[in-house]
Amino acid sequence: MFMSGLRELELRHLATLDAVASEGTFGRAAERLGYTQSAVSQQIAALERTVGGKVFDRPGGPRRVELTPLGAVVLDRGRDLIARVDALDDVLDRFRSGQVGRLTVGTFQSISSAVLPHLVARFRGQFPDVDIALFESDDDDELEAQLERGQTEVSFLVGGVDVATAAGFEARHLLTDPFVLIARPGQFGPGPGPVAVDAFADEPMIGQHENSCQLLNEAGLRAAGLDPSYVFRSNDNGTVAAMVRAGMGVAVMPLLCTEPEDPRTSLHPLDPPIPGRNVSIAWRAGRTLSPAAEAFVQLAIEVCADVVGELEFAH
Amino acid sequence: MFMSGLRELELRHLATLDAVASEGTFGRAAERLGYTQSAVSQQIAALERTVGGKVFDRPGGPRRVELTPLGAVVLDRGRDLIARVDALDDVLDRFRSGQVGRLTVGTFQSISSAVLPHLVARFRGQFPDVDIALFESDDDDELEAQLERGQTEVSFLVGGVDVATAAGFEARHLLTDPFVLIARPGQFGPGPGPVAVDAFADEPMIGQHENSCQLLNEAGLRAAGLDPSYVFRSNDNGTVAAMVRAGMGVAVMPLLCTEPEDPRTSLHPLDPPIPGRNVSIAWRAGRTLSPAAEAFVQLAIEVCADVVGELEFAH
DNA sequence: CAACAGCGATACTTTCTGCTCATGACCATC
DNA sequence: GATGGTCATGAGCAGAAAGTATCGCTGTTG
Repeated sequence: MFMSGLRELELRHLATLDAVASEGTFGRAAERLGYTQSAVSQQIAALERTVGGKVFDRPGGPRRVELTPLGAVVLDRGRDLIARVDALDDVLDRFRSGQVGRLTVGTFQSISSAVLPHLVARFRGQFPDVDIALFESDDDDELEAQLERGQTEVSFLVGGVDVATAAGFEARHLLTDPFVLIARPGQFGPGPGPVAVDAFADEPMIGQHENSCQLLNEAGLRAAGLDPSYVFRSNDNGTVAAMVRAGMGVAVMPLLCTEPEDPRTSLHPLDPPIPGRNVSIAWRAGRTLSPAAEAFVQLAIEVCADVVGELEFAH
Repeated sequence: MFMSGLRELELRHLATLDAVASEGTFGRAAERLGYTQSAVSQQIAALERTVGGKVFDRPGGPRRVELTPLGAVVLDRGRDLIARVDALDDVLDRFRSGQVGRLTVGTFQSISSAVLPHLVARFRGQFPDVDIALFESDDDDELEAQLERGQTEVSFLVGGVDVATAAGFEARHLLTDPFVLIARPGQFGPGPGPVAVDAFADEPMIGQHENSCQLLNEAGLRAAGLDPSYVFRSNDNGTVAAMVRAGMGVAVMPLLCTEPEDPRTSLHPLDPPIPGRNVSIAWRAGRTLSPAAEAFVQLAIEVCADVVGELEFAH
């Protein structure tokens, strides 16, 4: 960025130019601006040095000063400049209060369907002028990469605060999502009661491809004494459920990945329970967030607490 | 004009912000701008005070600094501001050299038809981007009023430099326009030779309404021993000529008000000649003219000298 | 693990800018 | 010719801005 000979131009001088032009007198302009006449005189002189010519004709005596043609040009453009600075000030005010801005959020399928609708609705209610741009991926690494590159400002991530921290992020815990068994209705008794791991030890299983969640899932099952054998894998939650409905087998999935209202499947807590997956919201460590993002994080924590409450109530 | 809390915003700081953002380092930005690292550090700190928040995240160690969301907003708008300042600098450069601007000129009929075509053509050749706005009136008082009010920057006026000066203007003499007799061809001999005042002492005369030019005209005729009696008056030069052609009488008019090429009338110098009318170009005393106006005045002087030469040659 | 190198922050110093105050010069008006 | 209102200007002072030197932090390297 080259700044030309007007490098030394000062906005204050333009404001003074305007005041003098409309008041007609250095003294009255000074009064209006809270300066002394001498200060105005010096400011105009400085302005005239930077623009390279007189901006006022001073007729002498008690007559009003008047803009020279050069002064008229400078004033015309100067007013525009000052208006833009004022506009910037407006924008900054609204930005600082989070009223305006652009917020990019990384997310993944289960959060998108189970949390974001409530969260975005509440957020837009409070900050209607903030643009929200979502980036959705079921690949954790990709979410982290986008976050790392600054493509997303905050991102939902699978994993606890500790793993996010280890990856160079700062994070807040949102919820722990328990693994549940998805079966056909009646397959394990009439109600949604707990099912022991042994009870489906011989069932063929549906699962996800090997992502962090699935690994946690399988590790939990093994620790509970099960050696699952998978007949089908998909990262699409709807596909997994469809496979179960079709009788291909049963699935163990995070609760948020399921559709509890669907009568064609039956959900059961595991007995004993295996460690659930953690979901957190993260951003690059040490980076200041926009006020909108700060508010979003706070709201995410609240909304997730609500979601957890509802899910527990449902069981 | 209210200047908001960003009153203290300095363009220099915005340039520094940009340099740091693109260099990634305070030190390299300083090098590029010709400052020390300390100065850049202080400038950014000052900018952060005026915008009310950090514009860079400083990760510490040898890592690059990076814009905060606030900083990104400020930089975005700041670049626009600086671009506009640069544009202003451009405009001022061209304005100072007269290449751009708006020029308002007061004129009257005979100048408009006899001088302006050449003058404007030459002027536009040299300054194609200057807008010329003409204000034409045959009323001297109105021309002076427009000039006085600043509606016109320069104006052609009937009268010598002395009378313009007395009216509070500064002026340059352009030409002295001789009075000539307009008659029908052959009415006063076969050629365009001089005609004595006595020769048309009894002719009914066509003249203008009582403006400064007409008064000078009649005073000259009386001093030469003629007591003219007017049968028709019009300020429109074409109308006067038409009346002569129609045989209503003869007219004594400034040469520039005539159409020497028209074969339906015959022009004759007066013998003895009476004092011609002076034409000058004037502007408000003590007012600085735009460079374009300065050039216009200079060009007017030259073009008028040419016009006088041609007219003398025609006789 | 320790030394090193790159980076920003800051205390201190110096220079310069920008303001106020006081005064001078100018001009229209009475 | 005196007067009142105007802008310019010099002196003095307070504060801002830039330079110098140094500190502390962090990632890198051997």
